[in-house]
Amino acid sequence: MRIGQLAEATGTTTKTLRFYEESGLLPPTERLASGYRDYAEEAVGRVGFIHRGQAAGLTLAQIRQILKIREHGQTPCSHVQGLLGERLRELDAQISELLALRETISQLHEKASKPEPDSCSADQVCRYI
Amino acid sequence: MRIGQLAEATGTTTKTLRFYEESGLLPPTERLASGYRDYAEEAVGRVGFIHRGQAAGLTLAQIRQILKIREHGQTPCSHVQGLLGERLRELDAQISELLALRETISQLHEKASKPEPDSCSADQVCRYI
DNA sequence: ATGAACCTTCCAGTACAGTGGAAGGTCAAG
DNA sequence: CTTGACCTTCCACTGTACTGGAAGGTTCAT
Repeated sequence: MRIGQLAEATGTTTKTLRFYEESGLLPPTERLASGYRDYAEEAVGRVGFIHRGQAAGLTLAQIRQILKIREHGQTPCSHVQGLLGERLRELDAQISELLALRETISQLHEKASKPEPDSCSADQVCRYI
Repeated sequence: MRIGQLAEATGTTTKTLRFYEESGLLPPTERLASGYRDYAEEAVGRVGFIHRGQAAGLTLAQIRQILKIREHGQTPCSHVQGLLGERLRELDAQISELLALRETISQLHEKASKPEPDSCSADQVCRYI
């Protein structure tokens, strides 16, 4: 399987796959006599794992860690659980921040819906912000 | 007022203020004979506006737009209202995405709390992701 | 006069996850 | 034999909001 086919099979681009290899997410493959990369079927699963990890909000660095542990013959279960727990806490923090921000902006937006341009004093840029 | 004093008055750094000037957020000031920047009191308000805009989740590019409109002698009210409305929609979208992600991760995390390493088949990297 | 604290410019780098493009090699069809 | 689609490497750049550091000039107190 050449890189273009793997890209198509996994819904990504050849550029990205080479970038993943360079980043240590995909192991360097065999090469054909021509120098072309020649991927085994497994590569599809591996790229799929990377995408699922991203969909779970993990960074490529975290995904790389999991992959490394797995390559060392260990099962990365507890590590993955740790990462997921961490991600969960981050998400909760991020969500509350965004909810608070939403509140603030919603109020500003409401205020701005009753424009009184004359009350914009010259020394402020905008009375709504 | 020199740049260090403005930085202290606004709770930022001289580096950041020079960066703001270069980015078109702060107008180039008068210079003293020494070449030092010499800020008027207004600059404090201007930097404050930039910070409030950021706190409202606007990007520097959006803040720059508002500032430009104001500099052209117009009151940026309706523009600001538009930006805030846009920001509100983005926030809502972002929040629902994060809530959905939180759901997914929470389930994965739960699953991973009952580890069954043996059921990790060799062809997957991790049964939880 | 000398040292500290301040200022100047310019260049480069940070994190993140790629993307763009140039210059060239390979392969199959027509 | 050539055309087009594919592949290779390498280098540089994207966007966001700064941050770090070098090399040098200024101001003020001692």
